[in-house]
Amino acid sequence: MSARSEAKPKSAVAIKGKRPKRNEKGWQAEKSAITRSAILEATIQCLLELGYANTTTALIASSAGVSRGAMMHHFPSRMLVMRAVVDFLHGRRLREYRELMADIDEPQQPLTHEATAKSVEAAWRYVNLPSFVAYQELLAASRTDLELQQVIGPVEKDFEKQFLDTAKAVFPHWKNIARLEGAHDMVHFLMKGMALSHMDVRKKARSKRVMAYLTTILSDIYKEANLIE
Amino acid sequence: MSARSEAKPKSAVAIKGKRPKRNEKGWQAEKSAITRSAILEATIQCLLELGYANTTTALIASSAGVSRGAMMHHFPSRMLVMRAVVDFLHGRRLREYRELMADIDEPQQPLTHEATAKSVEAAWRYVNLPSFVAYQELLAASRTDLELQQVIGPVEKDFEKQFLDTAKAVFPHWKNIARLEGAHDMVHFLMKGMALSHMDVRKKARSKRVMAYLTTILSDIYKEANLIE
DNA sequence: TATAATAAACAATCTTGGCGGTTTTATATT
DNA sequence: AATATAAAACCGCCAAGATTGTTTATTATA
Repeated sequence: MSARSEAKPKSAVAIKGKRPKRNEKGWQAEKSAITRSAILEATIQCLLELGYANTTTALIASSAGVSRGAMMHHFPSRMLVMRAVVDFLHGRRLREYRELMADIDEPQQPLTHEATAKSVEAAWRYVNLPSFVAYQELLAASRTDLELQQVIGPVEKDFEKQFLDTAKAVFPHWKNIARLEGAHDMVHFLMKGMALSHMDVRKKARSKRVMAYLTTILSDIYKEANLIE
Repeated sequence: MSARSEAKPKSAVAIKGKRPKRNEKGWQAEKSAITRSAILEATIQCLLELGYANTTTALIASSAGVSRGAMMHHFPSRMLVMRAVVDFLHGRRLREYRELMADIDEPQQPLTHEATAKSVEAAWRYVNLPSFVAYQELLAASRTDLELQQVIGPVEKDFEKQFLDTAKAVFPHWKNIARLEGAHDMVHFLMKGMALSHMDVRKKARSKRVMAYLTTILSDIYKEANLIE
């Protein structure tokens, strides 16, 4: 691809989705929001397919079906796009996690082994979502990118808090908060490590086995916590 | 830094280490090996401090105290450096892991809770080694870099095998191989996930707690495996 | 002298951010 | 309602800087 000739927009409408009717009062604002959203979604797609380093402004614009000029209008610099994507993913990840956990939300009933197993499966699905992978790409890049670190740091902190709060809400049975936190750490460290180990052999069997072990220990921790009280 | 003016070597001798005496038989070959080694070490350093994307050939050469010309003589392309680093780290990581596990190598004695705990601590130290972090940088980049993927894929496969074999050698008590593999997966997925979660709050306490839980479940798996036989 | 190692300059490509100008939408005025 | 004006959104190009790999020249070694 030549450096001079700007990338041609390919799929503006397809990505932007339904357009609002013209000649309406707030069309401009809505159109602007649509473009903005298209850019964010395109950025996420690029992060997934190309990684942080290869996600250039030109590729984002092309993928979003927007000219580079338009893109620079909405986000004057590359880092500002990433900043917006971080916030965008922050919300989406929390929402998706809560949706996954909602299936097993039965705080009234006594805690069952089944419910615990379901929460583990939900966590596994969670780390395999595009939003998780894209965010992970940003997080990995932030290790050696001070600017990105400053952007993602506070977000990450807030996420962890809300992440844990969600678990607390789903499992109010766990009275011992310290042990719940420990169990929570176990789950998400394990799932994260498993997601980031691109297992090429017997992925399914291994992940199932690990999840079974994890479910067992969670039950044990819970039982032990209740005996103490 | 200008694009034209090549980066000036800064610390050749310091990084290269002791130079062999002149007028010796194989000085040239040795010198070449030293330069090569300096480049690999410098690359690892760059991966640690700057990440894969920002590890440019100019920075590697500068950090190694070598001119870019010299570097391109040894490694005609950037990817060839990375290729060499992958192999280099492959060996180093295995060696370091074995050293860490050597402290608890007591295959003659019956398996103790203490030995299990030590192996978990060794795994935790392992994922905090520079060699692990640098390798992880390459592995992460390989997700969206086909060429790197082809390089690192077979190496990764071989590493996992030898990694597991090492665990088997240290714990011959585990007769049930399937369960040992499961336990092994638990350990290294958990440690990996923990290492890649840049915990900013109560890192030490949380990691200790997780390691304690892990040790417990490992003992349980072991016990259960022995009951079955 | 022939070969290997190092150094320096160079060309080609990419990426970024900015700029001038155009079209579209919103608002004010009559 | 019609028109004028302001504001926002958008487009395409450019210049500066950076990175890579090549080539040419120099130095050291066998």
